[in-house]
Amino acid sequence: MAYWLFKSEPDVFSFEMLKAKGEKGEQWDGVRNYQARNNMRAMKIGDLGFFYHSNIGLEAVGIVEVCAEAHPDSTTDDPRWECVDIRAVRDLPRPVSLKEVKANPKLANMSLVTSMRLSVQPVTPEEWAEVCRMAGLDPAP
DNA sequence: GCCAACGTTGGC
DNA sequence: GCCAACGTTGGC
Repeated sequence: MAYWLFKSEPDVFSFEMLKAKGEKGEQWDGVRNYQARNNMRAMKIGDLGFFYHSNIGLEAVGIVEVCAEAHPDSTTDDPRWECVDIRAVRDLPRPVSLKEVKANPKLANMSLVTSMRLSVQPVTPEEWAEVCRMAGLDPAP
């Protein structure tokens, strides 16, 4: 079981919109970055991730689950790009802001801090537990 | 809206 | 294979 973080601008695709898709979820398409794609290729069904709102909000707002492994991205004919499907699992009881993450020494090496522009990021089990704790989820799922 | 960071592209 | 130019992202 691995942990991840998905970034999205909420006025383009928000956690609310993902929740509206229900159990089936939605393909995480549109990624045009090799590192982000490689992260998605490494995902397994049942892996969990945070849903982070960039630009507006600047906070992790929910937890998602991978419900389909990497497959061709239907929004392009370019065979290089693949994506997974994710579905909403639950809201965080308390959103965790970028500011809080940056202020927490335990999270200093988190990709959200060190690789700000990467849109699909790995999260270590330690970071996962810490962010869950900050979100009011204890124990971490 | 600005600008820094950074990935990608293309000429050589 | 290098590197300058360019485009995009995302915090502020």
